[in-house]
Amino acid sequence: MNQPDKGLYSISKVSELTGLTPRQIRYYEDKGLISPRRTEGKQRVYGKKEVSVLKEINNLVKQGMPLSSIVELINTEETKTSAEILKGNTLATQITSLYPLNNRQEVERIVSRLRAVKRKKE
DNA sequence: CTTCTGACA
DNA sequence: TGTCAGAA
Repeated sequence: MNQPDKGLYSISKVSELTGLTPRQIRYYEDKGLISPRRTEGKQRVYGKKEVSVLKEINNLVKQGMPLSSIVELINTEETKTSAEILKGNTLATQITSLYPLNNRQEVERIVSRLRAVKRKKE
């Protein structure tokens, strides 16, 4: 069981906080969606940012977006430069290509938040 | 006891 | 994704 360090959580804690299983959390990490710090014992240590990102990812998954698409969106967000933006690769465009109809707006909103948290991170 | 990595009945 | 094994 872990304790007091505010803002820091063990994988089990993050699991109950996000509703995701430890298995999913580690898997998403492999996909590059999050990068938690480690203790010297290789134990994963999650911060507020990681928890926020995982929650947003969970929202996307709940809406039926395939994890592969989420990964593409996130990785694109991180790598996107002014050059790409000039090419017209807006968030809406990216989402539309991956997620055509219905919840596009909702998805766009969530991904925006995801981007915000991600940037603040680093 | 909890978490980690790797693997697959 | 779940789950089990073996180690830390």
